[in-house]
Formats: sequence, C-alpha cells, structure tokens
Amino acid sequence: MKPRENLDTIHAAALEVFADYGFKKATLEDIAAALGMTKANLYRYARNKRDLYENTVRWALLRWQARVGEAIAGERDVERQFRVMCRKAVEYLSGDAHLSRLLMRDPEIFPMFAEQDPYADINRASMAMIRRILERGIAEGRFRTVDLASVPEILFSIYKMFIIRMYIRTKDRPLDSMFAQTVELLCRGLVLPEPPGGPAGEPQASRRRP
Amino acid sequence: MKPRENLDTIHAAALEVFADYGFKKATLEDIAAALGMTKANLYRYARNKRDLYENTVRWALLRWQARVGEAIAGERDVERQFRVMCRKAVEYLSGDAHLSRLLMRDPEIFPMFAEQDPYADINRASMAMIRRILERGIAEGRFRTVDLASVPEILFSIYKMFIIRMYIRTKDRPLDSMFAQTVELLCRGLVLPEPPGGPAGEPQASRRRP
DNA sequence: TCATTAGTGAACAAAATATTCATTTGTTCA
DNA sequence: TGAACAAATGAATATTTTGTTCACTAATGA
Repeated sequence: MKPRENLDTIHAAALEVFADYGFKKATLEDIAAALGMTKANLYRYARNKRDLYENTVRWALLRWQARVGEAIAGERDVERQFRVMCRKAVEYLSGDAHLSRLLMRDPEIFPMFAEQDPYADINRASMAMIRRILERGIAEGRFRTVDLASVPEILFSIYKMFIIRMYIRTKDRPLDSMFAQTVELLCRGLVLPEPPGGPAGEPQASRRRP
Repeated sequence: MKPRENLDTIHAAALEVFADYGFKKATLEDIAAALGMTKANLYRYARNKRDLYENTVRWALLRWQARVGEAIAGERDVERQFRVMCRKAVEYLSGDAHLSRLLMRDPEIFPMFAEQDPYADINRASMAMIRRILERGIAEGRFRTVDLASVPEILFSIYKMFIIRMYIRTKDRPLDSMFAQTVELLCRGLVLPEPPGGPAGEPQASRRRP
C-alpha cells in the first residue's frame, strides 16, 4: 500500500465533507470515499468521528493562523502590522471556502461563541499575537496605553467582520468599505494622534480624519 | 388545527431542504420540522419520500416555466420574444436559489440528462413553447425555415447556459456577455438577414455584426 | 528476513429513518 | 349543539445507516 505522507490529506478531505454536510449529516464513509479508502482506516487517524471533526477544525484554524502570522511578519511599522493583521485574518477566513462554510454551518461550535470553546487554545494563540502587536505599539510610543484586557474584544471584532462578510456575500454591498471602517475605528482607539518626532519605523501613511 | 391552504407551502419547504442536503441526506423530519409539523403528516401530501421529491421538483419547474411564459407574453416581435425567452429562462433558473441548487446537487435527476427523465412532460411543455415561437417567426417571415426537430437542442442550450452560469458563479467572469453571445449565435441561425419591407411587428433593434 | 505502517472486509450494536395506523384536535355547516 | 370531515399527531415497526471494533492482508523499509 502506498504510505500516506501525513494527516494533511485526511484533514483536507474531512474539512470539505464536513463543510458540505455539517457534522451530523457527514458520514465517515463520505470522507473515506473522498479519500479513496474505507472508513475503518480512518480510525488510525482519530479515535472517533467527533475527534476527527475537532482535529480537522483545529488543523484548519491553525493553518489560518499561520498564514496571518506570515502576512504580518514582513511589516515593520506596528500600525501597518495591526491593520494587515485585521485585514488578512478576515480575508483568509472568508477566502478559505471550506473553513468558512464549516464555521457557518455548525454555529454551535464557532470559536468564541460556543458555551465551552473546544478551540480555546487556538484563540489564545491568536490573542497572544494580537497582544504582541499591542505591546510593541505601546513600547514604541505609537499606541495609546490600552488595557491589554481588550485583546479578546479585538479578536471578537475580527470574527464579527467575518460573519457579516459571509452572510451578506450574496448581495454586492460595498462590504470592503464597511470592513475598512471597522478597522479604522479600532485603529482610532489605538494609534496616538501624531507621533511627535517620528519613531522607530518610517512614517506610515495613516489616514485619519481631523 | 389550522387548515393548510394548499400544497405550495409544503413544496416550498421541501424544495429548500432537498436543495440544502440532496435527496439522500434530506430527511422527512427535516422537512416536517421546517414546516412545524410531524413527518407522519407529510404522507397526506405524497405517497413516499421519492414522490415528495419528484412532486417538489415538478412544482418548481412548472413555476419556472410559468414565469418565463409570462415574461414573453408581452413581447410583440418574435425575435425579441425568442431573446427574452432565452434570457429569462436562464435568469429565473439560476435566480431561484433553491431550484438551481437542487438541480445542481442531484445531477442524476437533472432534466434532459437523466437516463429516463421523470420530468419529460415538463420539458415537452417547454419545447412546445419554443416551437410556438419558431412557428410564429417562420409564419411571419422573420425566421428561416428551420427544422422543428431542432427545438430540443435549443432547450438543451438553455440548460447548458444555466449550468455554466452556476458553476462559474463564484468567479466574477463576464458571464452575461458570454451568455449574450450564445443567444446571439442561436439567433443568427434563426433570424433572416434583413426583413425586406418590415413585417408585422415594429422594427426591433437586432444587433448583428456585418 | 522481520518489524512496522497502511489498509481492508466482515461483523455488530446502536441510532436514524421511512412508513403505517389508531387516535386526537380543530373546522364546517346542518 | 353535534355529526361529518380534514389536519395533524404519537407511538409503533421494519428497514437502513452508520459508528466502531477486530482479526487479517498488503506494502514498505532496514
């Protein structure tokens, strides 16, 4: 038998099937068929159906997180870093058709909205990333000294933007402008009015109304 | 109990559920729940699940057909009538979210493509409408004397346009221009080069390349 | 060769689901 | 009012699905 390189193939297939049918209606045989193998073999990769599901979501969320991380790695200026983080987070989340469909389909498991979030650790990682940006912004004197307890709220905003984007996708609303406005609002609470002498990073164009 | 007016409500709900899950994964309980009643009661309106499915598709297709019929009823000029028929047929077919999703989901039952089409009668009605237009066009001297055996092929073209439109919907391709081109091609085979003295209807703008 | 990993087929208990039917709940109208 | 009728239900049943296990086979690598 051809050895299967890694779990990625299984997770990718499972993600698609779960996104198509939701947890309940998706069957292990659907997933196995998509992979060209029998359902019994799936038990080598997950203890049971629920496990396969959670592992899959976890895998997809981590991939999403990693992409956002890469996107902001190149940014030198904190303000830009913050903006890119917000934009990319929503972009990738709604861009990955399967992940977004999955998150919309089984709302009871949507991170941060479930009674007890099975993906709390992943959200924690996201929040750590946000916190790092805030801390750096504050240290560089670019951001106000905000309470770091507001970090979860920023992540929450991002999810909210994603949901809105998903639900109104069919209509051709000027969503991106609405989205930009939200990011703008977040920034206005963060970024200091005018950096006195120009700090570490080169002066970024930060459109702000007078 | 409140008496239920007619079958429309049941069919509408069934259409939505079947479109969401496909025939196999949709359960009678899903449909009943959507209607706020118990599945047992569904058997008052259809002999079994398959029956409910076929009745529902039939109902949706007939509604679609009726709308196209209304749309062309107002047109005086045959050429315009033909164009409107093509355009509206695809528009309504892909516009009715549930119907289109349903037709895409269970391809084996897609009219004209199934081994033995359970909706042959409805297609026949559509073809009768097309034939009436052709006959009128020929009688008025606006159309070439085409073989009426080509009627099914025109209906087939319409379905084909619909399918393409559905599959590429996500990408923002200039679909409507592609679509218009197809109609143009159909027309070019039909409409006579130049009506000598101007026939019954007022002269319609029929964009044709030299 | 042996050890290890990947995969299968059959079997089974539990759950889901289509279908039936006797009964209940409203509605209509004499 | 109450008889006749239609709409809907709850429970029961027969049949499939489906999640899960396990003994067993096939391929790979050293």
